[in-house]
Amino acid sequence: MVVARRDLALRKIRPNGGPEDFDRWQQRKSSLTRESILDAAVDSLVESGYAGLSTNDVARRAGVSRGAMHHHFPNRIALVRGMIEHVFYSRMRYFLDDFVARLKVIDNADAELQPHVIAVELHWHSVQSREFEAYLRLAVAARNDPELAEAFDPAAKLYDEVWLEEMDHAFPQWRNAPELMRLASDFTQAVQLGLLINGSTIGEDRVRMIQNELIGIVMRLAEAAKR
Amino acid sequence: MVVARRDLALRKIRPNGGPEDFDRWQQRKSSLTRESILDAAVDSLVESGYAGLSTNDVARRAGVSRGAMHHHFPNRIALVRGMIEHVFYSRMRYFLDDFVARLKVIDNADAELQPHVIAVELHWHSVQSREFEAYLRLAVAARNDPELAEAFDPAAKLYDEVWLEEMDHAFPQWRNAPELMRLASDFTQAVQLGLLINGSTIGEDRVRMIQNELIGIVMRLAEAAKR
DNA sequence: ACAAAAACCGACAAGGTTGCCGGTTAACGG
DNA sequence: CCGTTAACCGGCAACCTTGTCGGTTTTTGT
Repeated sequence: MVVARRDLALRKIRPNGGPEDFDRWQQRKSSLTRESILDAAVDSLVESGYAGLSTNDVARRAGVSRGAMHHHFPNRIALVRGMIEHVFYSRMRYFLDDFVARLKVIDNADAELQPHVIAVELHWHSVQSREFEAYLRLAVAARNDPELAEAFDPAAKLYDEVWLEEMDHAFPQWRNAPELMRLASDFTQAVQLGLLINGSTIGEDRVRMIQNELIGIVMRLAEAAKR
Repeated sequence: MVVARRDLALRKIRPNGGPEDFDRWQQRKSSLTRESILDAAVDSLVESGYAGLSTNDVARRAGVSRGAMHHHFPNRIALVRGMIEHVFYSRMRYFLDDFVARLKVIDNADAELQPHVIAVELHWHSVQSREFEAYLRLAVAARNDPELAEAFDPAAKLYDEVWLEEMDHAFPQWRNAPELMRLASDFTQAVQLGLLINGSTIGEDRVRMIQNELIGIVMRLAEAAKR
C-alpha cells in the first residue's frame, strides 16, 4: 500500500513519533500540546521571521501558558530545535499527501508519459505551501546563525536523503541513471525555490515561461536516462 | 567608455546621488554619515535578519550617536526605506564592477564564444556577495511584511528593468530575440538563487553539476536566439 | 562677526522579551 | 486510596528596543 510507504518515510524524519503513538493519556496530552506549540511556532516564524519569533507570541498563539511552554521547551533554542524537526516533517507530509492524492486520480494512459510533468507541478505546489515558507525562513536564517545552523543542517541533509529515496521509489524509470534523477530533482528544487522568491518581481508570465523551460529540461533528462 | 555606462545604470537605481555629488561640506558630510549608517544597517541586516535588525545596533556599528541616527532617519521604517535603495544600488554596483574588470582581461578570441559562460559565472559570483545576501534577507522578509513590501517591490522592479537594459546592451547578439534573453536571464537568476540556499545541503559536487547544466541551457538558448 | 540652520548628542519613558521559579492541578502506580 | 511524578500556571527581575526631546556643536549665508 502506498500509504504505508508514506508513513515509513515520515517516520524517518520524525523518529520519536507524534501524539498518535502514545496510549497513556498523560503522554498523549503532552505530545498534543507539544504539537500545538510547534504549530504556533511555525505560524509565528512565517509571520515574523526567525529573529522576530518570540516565545511569548508562540505561547499566546498556542493558547498555552508561558509556564507550560517552559515545561516543554526550557528556552528559545530548545523550541527552535523542536520546530526544525516539525517543519521538515510537515513539509514531507504535505508533499506526500499531495502525491498520493494525485496518484488516485491519475489516468493510467498518461502514467507513462506525464509523470515528470506532474512531479514538477506537484513540487511547485508544495513550494508555495506554508510548510515550505517555514523551511525557507529557517534556511535563510541559518546562513549566519551558527546555533541555528547546527540544528538545521543535519535535519536538512536527512530530509534530502529521504527525499531522494522516495524519488527513487516513485520513479523506477530512472533507476539505471540515479545521478540524472538527482540532477533533475536538484534542478527543479533550485529553480522553483528561486522562482518563489523572484516571482512577485518578474510577474506571472515570466514565471510560466521558466516553468515550461524547466519541464522541458526534466523531460530531456528523462530521455537521456532511458539510454 | 564602459565606465560611463556603468554610472548611467547606477544613477537610475539611486537618482538622488551619493556623497560625491555634493560640493558644500555640510551636505557632503551629511551624505557621508548617511552612507555609513546604511552600510552598518546592511551589516546588521545580514547578521541578524530583518526582524532582528535594531536601530540601536546600527548606530553602534556606524559609530554614530542615536541622536544623529534619528536626525537622518526619524524611525525604523525610514531607515529600512533608505536601506532598500542602498542595497539595490550596491548590488548593481558590485556586479557591474566585476563585469568591467572582467572585460579588460577578456581574450578577444573567446569573446564570441564564451560570453554566456562568463556571464553565468559572474552572476554566480555576485550571488555570493554580501550585497546579494542583504537583498535575499529583504526579499524573504518582504513576503509577509506589507510595510516592507510596499518599499521593496517597486525597488525590485526598477532593478529588474535596469538589469534587463544592461543585459540588452552588453549582449547585442541576443537583440533579435529579447524574450529568449530574458528567459535565460530569469532562469539563471532563479537557479542560482535556489542554489545559494540549497547549496550547503546538497554539497559542492551537486552544485557544480547544476551549474554545468545551467550553462548548457543558456548556450542552447543563445543558439536558438541566432535563428 | 553673528544669527540661523543643520548636524549631532545623550538620556528618559513605555513597552516587549527572555529566563527563572514557587505553587497548583491532574494523572499514574502500587 | 495515597504518595509520587508529570503537566501546567502566572508573576518577577534583568535586559533590550523604540520613539522622543531638550540641549550642544559645527557650518552657512550675510
